[in-house]
Amino acid sequence: MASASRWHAVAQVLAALLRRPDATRAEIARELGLTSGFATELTARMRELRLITEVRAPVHGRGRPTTVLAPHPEGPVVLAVELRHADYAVSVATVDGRLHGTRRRPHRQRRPEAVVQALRRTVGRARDRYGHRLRAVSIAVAATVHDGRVVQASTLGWGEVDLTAVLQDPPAGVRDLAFLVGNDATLAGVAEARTGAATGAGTALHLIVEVGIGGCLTVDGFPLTGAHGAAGEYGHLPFGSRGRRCPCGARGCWDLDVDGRALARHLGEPSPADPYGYAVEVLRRAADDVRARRAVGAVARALAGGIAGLVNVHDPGVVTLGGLGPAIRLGAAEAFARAYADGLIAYRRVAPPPVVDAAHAEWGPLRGAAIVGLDRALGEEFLGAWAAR
Amino acid sequence: MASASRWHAVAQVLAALLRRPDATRAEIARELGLTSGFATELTARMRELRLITEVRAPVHGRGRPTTVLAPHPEGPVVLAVELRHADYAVSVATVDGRLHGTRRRPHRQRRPEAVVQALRRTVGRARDRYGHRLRAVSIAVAATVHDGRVVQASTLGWGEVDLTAVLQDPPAGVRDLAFLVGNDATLAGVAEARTGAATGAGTALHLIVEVGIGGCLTVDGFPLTGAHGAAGEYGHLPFGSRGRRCPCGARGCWDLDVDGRALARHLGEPSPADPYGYAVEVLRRAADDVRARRAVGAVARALAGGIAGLVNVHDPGVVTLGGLGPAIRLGAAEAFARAYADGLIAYRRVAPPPVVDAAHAEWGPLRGAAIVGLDRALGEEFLGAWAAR
DNA sequence: ATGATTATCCTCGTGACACGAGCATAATCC
DNA sequence: GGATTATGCTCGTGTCACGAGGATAATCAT
Repeated sequence: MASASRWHAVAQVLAALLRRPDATRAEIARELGLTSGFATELTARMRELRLITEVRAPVHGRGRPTTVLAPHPEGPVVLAVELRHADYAVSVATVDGRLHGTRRRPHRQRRPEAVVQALRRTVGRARDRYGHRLRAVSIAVAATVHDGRVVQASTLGWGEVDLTAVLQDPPAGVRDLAFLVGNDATLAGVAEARTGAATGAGTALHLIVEVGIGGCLTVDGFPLTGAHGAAGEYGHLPFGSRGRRCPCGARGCWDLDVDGRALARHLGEPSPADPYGYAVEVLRRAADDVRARRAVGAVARALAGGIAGLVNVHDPGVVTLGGLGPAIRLGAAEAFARAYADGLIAYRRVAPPPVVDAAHAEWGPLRGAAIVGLDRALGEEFLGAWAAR
Repeated sequence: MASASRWHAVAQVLAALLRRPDATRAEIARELGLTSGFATELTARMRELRLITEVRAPVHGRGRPTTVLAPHPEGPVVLAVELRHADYAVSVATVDGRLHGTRRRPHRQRRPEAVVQALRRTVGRARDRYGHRLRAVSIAVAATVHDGRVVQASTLGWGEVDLTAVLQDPPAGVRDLAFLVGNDATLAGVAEARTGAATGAGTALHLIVEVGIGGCLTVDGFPLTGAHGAAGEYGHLPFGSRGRRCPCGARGCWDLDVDGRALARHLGEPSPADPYGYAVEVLRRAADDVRARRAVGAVARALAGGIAGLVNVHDPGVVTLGGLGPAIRLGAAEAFARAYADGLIAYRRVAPPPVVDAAHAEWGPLRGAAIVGLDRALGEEFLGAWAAR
C-alpha cells in the first residue's frame, strides 16, 4: 500500500501520453474514463509538477477547444543508449516518448574500458545539462544481459562487463537516477509492441535475425525478461540438427540455421568471419543467382518453421520480423509461407497470426530503451521522488 | 479510472490471503505495509462485506494477540472443475484458496453432450446451494482452448465443444457469475507457481508429460495465455526429427519424442493405442529391463534437451515437472542431467535453474482452476458487484 | 449576424480512502 | 506484579475522485 493510489492517476495519464503522443486532454480523459472535473484538476497538478504543459489543440469540429498534452520544458527526461558492434547511439527522450538529439557514433576503440569511458562522458554531459531532470539512463546492448550485467557480447568481443561504471557518481546523487540495461532484441521488441508493427497486439513475438536470432515476447507492451532479465535467446532453441555444435556450447541451435553461417553452409563455402555482411551479400546475389536463391530458400524455411513452432507455443497475436528477417522472407516468399503454415498445429492454420516486418528497423533498440526508461521514470514509485526533488 | 482505488486495498488483502491461507491480520498488515489503524478499518469493512471472518490467533510470543483471517461462512465461493479423459473432478473453493467437497467421478458417457449435461447439473446444484455466493465457474480441461472454447481434445475424442453450455441460465442471472475455461497444463502451472514447487519464483516454467507434453510459463503466478488463451502447446515445438509427422499436422514435434509413442519407437514396437498407460508400463519395466531402460534414457535426453532450450529462451527461475516427467527423469537421472547441462548456453551452466518435481500431482489443474477463478472473483472489478448484490 | 448545437472546461460540494499519532489492550518475561 | 512487547482501536487530517451544474468557445444553420 503505502499511498499506492497517490500517483496512480498521474502515472496513468503519462502512460496514455506515451502510448500516443500529442493526445489531447479530452482524448485521454475519455480513454481513462475521467470526469472532466477530475481531468482539469489532474492536468493542473501535472502542470504544477512540471510534468506536462498544455497548448491549444487544433480544432476539428464543434465544441469547446481542448488542449494537447506536451512535455514540460523543465520536465523529466531519460537518456537512451544503444550499444552495437561498431557504434553507439544516444538520445534524450521526453515524457511523450519522443527522441531528441539522436546521434550515432562509431566507437573510437571497442575495448570495454574505452566504451564505458565514452559513455561515462556522455552521461556526465547529460547530467550537467539536465541535472535532476535526468531520471533514468537506459542502455540497449547487443549482448546477453544477466541480472543487469553484460555476461557475453560476441559481436563486441566482450566477456563480462559491468556497465554500472558508466554512472561513476557518488551513490548519494544517484538516488533517483534509474539505471537500466537490456538486450537489444528485447528492447526492439518493446518498441514494436508499443509504437511499431505490433501496436495493440496484446501478446506479440518479435524476432530479429543478425548473427543468429534473438527476440522477445511482449504482453501488453511489456517484455518477458525472465528471472534474471536474460530471456529472449531464441537462437538457442534446438530447432536445428543435433549434429551441429554451436559456439554457445549447446547443439542444434536455431542460430546456426538462419544466418550467414547457414547460407555459407548451404553454398558449400567456409563459415564467414562476418556472417551479417556475408548474408547481406548473398541476399543481394539471390536476385539473379540460382544457388544463392536456393540457399536463401533453405534459410527461409528454417526461419519460418521455427517461427511456426513458437506461434504454437506462445499464441501471439502478431509476429514482427527484424534485422535480416524481412530480406530473407522476401528472397523466398513462397518457401517461407509454406514452411510457416506447415509448422503450425492444424487448427491454427485457419487464422494464423500475421508475420509482419518490424517498423522501427535499426532504431528499435534505442526506442525500446527509451520506452522502458520512461516506464520506470514515470512509474508510481518514481513520481514521488520527482515531486520531492 | 472509474474509482480504480475503490477496491484496491481489499483486493490486495484477499490476494495476500490466497497466497498464504491462515495468515494473521498482523502478518498481512506487515506484508502490505498497512498501518494498524487502516488494517483495523479494512478488516472491519471486509467482515461487514461478508468476505472474511476473524478468529483469535494462537499466541506465539509476547504482545497482544492478533486474529487469523478466515473465509466468511457466507462469503464468495468458486466452483472449480477439471475435465479429463476418463473422469471429472469438482470442488468448491473459498477465498483462502482451500478446496471443499472435492470429488472425482468417472464420466458415464464421454460424448460432449453427456459431459456437458452432467456438468450443467453440477453447476445447477452449486447455484441452488450457494446462490449469489457462487461467483465463478472455472474449468480446467485436457484440451486445446482457444478464445474460451475447446477446439480440440484428442484424449477425450472431442472436436469443437462450447462449454458455456454448462451455464444454461437466463443470461440475466449470470451477470456476476464469471465463467472461465483453461487448459489443464496451463492451470497446473498456475498451481505450481502459486502454492506448489515454484512458489515465489517470479518466472517459472511448468511442463507436464502425458500424451505428448504441455506446459505453461508463469510470471508472478499468472500464466501467459497468449492472444487467444491457447499458449502452452510446448509439444509442438520442432525439437524432434523433421522426418516425423505429428498428428497435429506439423513435423518434428517434441511431443513425439517424449511420451509412450517415443518409448515404443525406441523399443521397436508398434505405436501404442494408449501411450500413457504404455509409458507407465515401460517405466516400471525399466528397473530390470535393459532395453526398456535404454528407451527411457533416450526419452529422458529428448525431454532434458528441450527443457534446456526453453530455459535458454525464457530464463525461468525454476522448472517444474509434472505427469510422467518425474518418472522419466528418475529412470535415467544421469542421462537427463547431462542432456540438460549440454543443452544450456555455456554461461547458464554456472547456475542453471533447478528442475524439480511438481508438488500438486494430479490435483494441479483443479487447484489452478480454483486459483484463477478466485483471482477473477476477488479482483477489483468483481468486488464491486459482490458488494452491490 | 445571430441563435442553436456541441464539446469541452471549470467550480464546488461530498464522500471515501488512507495515514499518523496517541492511547488501549493483552499476552510474555523477569 | 511491573516491565516489555506486539497489536488493536480511535480520531483528526489530507488527498483523491466523483458528480452536478454552470461557463465557455468553437461550428452549424438560418
